[in-house]
Amino acid sequence: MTRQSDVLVRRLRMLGEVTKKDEQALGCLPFRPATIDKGHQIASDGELLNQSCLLIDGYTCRSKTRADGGRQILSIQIPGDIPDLQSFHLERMDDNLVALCRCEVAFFAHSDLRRVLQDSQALTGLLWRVTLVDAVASRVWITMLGRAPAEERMAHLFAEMYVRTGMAGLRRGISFFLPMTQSDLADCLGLSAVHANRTLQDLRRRGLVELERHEVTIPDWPRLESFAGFDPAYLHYRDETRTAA
Amino acid sequence: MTRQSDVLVRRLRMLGEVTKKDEQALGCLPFRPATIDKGHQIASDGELLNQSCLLIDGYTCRSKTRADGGRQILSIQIPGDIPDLQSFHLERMDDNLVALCRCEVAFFAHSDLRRVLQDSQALTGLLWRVTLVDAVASRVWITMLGRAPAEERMAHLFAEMYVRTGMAGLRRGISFFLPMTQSDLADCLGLSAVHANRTLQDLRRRGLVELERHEVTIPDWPRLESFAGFDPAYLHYRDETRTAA
DNA sequence: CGTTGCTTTGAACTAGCTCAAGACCTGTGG
DNA sequence: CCACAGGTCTTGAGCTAGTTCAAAGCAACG
Repeated sequence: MTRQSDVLVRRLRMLGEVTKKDEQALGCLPFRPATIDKGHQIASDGELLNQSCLLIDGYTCRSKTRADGGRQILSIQIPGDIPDLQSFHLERMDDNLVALCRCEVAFFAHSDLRRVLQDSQALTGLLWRVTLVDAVASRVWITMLGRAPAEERMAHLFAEMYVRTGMAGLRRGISFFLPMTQSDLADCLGLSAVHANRTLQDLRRRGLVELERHEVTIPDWPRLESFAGFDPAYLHYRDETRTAA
Repeated sequence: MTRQSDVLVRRLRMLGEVTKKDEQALGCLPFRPATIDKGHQIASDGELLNQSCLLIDGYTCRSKTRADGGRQILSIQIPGDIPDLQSFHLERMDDNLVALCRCEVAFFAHSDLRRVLQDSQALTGLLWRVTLVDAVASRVWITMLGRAPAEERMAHLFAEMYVRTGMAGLRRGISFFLPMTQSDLADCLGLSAVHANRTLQDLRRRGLVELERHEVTIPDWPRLESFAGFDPAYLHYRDETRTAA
């Protein structure tokens, strides 16, 4: 039972059962801890990886930069997530993994994970499931980017982070940490920085979110949820651990 | 060796090795063939599945309908794809699976697949890989929807389908079948039907694509590829089977 | 050979963009 | 403790990519 495996097991338990035996097996997985500075790239587009990292503390995001200089943030990770788990089976990275603030991570070798999974069908299924939930979230984003207006898109992002930080035990009441500039938000939502600013002002005016010094507050969750058309089902948390408000 | 398992094995071989033994195991997987009419839903958002289907002939798409009536197409499947493989681990569907034309599919029970995968780490990894490649493609779409202008988005879609149909042996020279209306294209690209029409005209005028009666022709592949900023790497085909032009 | 769905066109509108400048923080070195 | 620098946020103004609405032309299919 390392501290790292504990973080991982807690995350996995949101998606399914983890037996004592599997927990023990993960406890034997060797982790190499590291601290990553804000803005630093943990892995880059095109790079070949033979390890992945478990995020212990801090936030990361995956982003893609286009030939024309445009940047798109694809997803945001919080402690307990494994940002580059997909590289376990697709060695070549398809995007950049960047630290949004000073992060604590724990690297593990793919070969070591492979050894652990060899003995557990259940654990394999659970990690597979982790990558699938990630994919579902991507598809939800496609729908938002393709069809939702800016206000709804931004509201949806805050709603998702509200629920995820809540499930991970990182939310204090109705507030959570979100280390992103408005420019980052824009890159996430497919907007210009200027319009992200105006959209945020709009949400503030409506009393849906407050945001200062990277601290987001949701004064009226049901209203935000309905404004954003947010349905937590796509996060696929187990029923028992339901997204309690 | 059923006809169905043959289609599947050919697809899997694009992503990795399949041993004789694994091929045999898949040959014993029981398939239930079915024909689906154009426009018919094979599975719907929210539905609980205990089976998935292998697409044998025809095209399908996955789509999501918003509360406001807007529709977003998330991905397009061609023969050899398993459109709802993710339901193997996430029982609840997160979107609709629709036949874009009359389709031939082959259903298989999750319990049967589980039995087959129990005996093969390699096959498990390969199917996992299939779902991961799907996820990567979704992320590429996020980037296109968030940051690329309409012409590039549409060109990219044609480019992707050009390569995929080519790899699957479904392309005749520089032409391939694409059973989508302009309205479907619009729902795929996050555009209005009117603008999809004008964008298509633009691409025609530039001599990048021809399209009539659901038949797409790419007169000058290198030019389309560069116009779309298309890089086939994200499809993760094995090097040996590289996207030969 | 008429009906229905698909494509095309025009015209007016709007969401979101770019450019540009000013205000505001926050951390750093003197 | 102040002054300065660099990033972030905010605002205004003009522009453009893409929208909506509406109507006409086509093509496919029973």
